[in-house]
Amino acid sequence: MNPTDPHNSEHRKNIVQLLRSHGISPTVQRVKIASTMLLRPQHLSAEQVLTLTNQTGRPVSKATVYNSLGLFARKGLIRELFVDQERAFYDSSTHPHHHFYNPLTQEICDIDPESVSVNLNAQPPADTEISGIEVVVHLRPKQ
Amino acid sequence: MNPTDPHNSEHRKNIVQLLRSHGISPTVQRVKIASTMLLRPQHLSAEQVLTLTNQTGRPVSKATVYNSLGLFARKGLIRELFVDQERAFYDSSTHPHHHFYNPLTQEICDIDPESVSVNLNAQPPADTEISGIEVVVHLRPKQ
DNA sequence: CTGCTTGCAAAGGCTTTGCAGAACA
DNA sequence: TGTTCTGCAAAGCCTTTGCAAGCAG
Repeated sequence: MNPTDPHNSEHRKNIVQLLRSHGISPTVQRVKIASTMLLRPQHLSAEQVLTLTNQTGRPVSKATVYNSLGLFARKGLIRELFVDQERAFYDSSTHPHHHFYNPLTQEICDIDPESVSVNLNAQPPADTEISGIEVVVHLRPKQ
Repeated sequence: MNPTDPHNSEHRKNIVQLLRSHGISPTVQRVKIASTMLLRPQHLSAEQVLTLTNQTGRPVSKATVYNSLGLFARKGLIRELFVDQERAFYDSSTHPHHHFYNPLTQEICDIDPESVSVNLNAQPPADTEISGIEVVVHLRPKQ
């Protein structure tokens, strides 16, 4: 059995557990969407998730994909990325890490965590605390 | 004469020069929009720029505000910020600096440049070079 | 004159919502 | 049986564009 096959039952069982552990009830559609998202480390737009998810089996509606991705992000299962104005991207890795972004190709890729460090000594404004740090390194074609 | 009055002629002359030096022909509307934007260090949405610009004198259309802000950003006169999916923000300071962002209040504020440092040793992907680094520190209400 | 700019309205693209039916507990 | 979830279509919002009229050089 191919362990990366999103349709094998072991993978499916892990996804169900993962959803439950994040307080998300594992409906058929949510499991399918989460399987697509979490198959490998990747950065996908909602539209891409929709397309990939619907390559097999019973299709999931666009509204459900958008709503589920929003839910997953709120529950901390995936991370929502704000790299440009065009569309949201969703990152299957939630551990702290940063990104290169090429606006021309709309490609996002992780920066090796070893090679970037952010040092912050500033106090957050009154009555607020830091919920996350996002570093986006914008790229352009050389020359 | 109040030197911060956006309608005094000295300020206006500086704006015209500034636009010219960025390769932007200084039409009446663009000077008005740039005056609003550059009056002080600030972070404004297009809608806010529209409202502020049209508080005095002959109104500028929404399309012209959007197009001009896009032009200014492309020419390096202001900086476009990608902090959330809702809308773009424009920053009147173009020198490298980073931001706190409170998604609940939609407030952006600068982080004291002294108190944040980013160390990047990663090589950008092939045939690309770094065009800018954006650090956004997301905030949430304390507790 | 000739090309750039404006401004209105309309279109466009991404995302959310209303609501009826289906699934679930 | 009551609550939650889905999915279609429609609406909503920010932003861009088409095009005719205006302005600048």
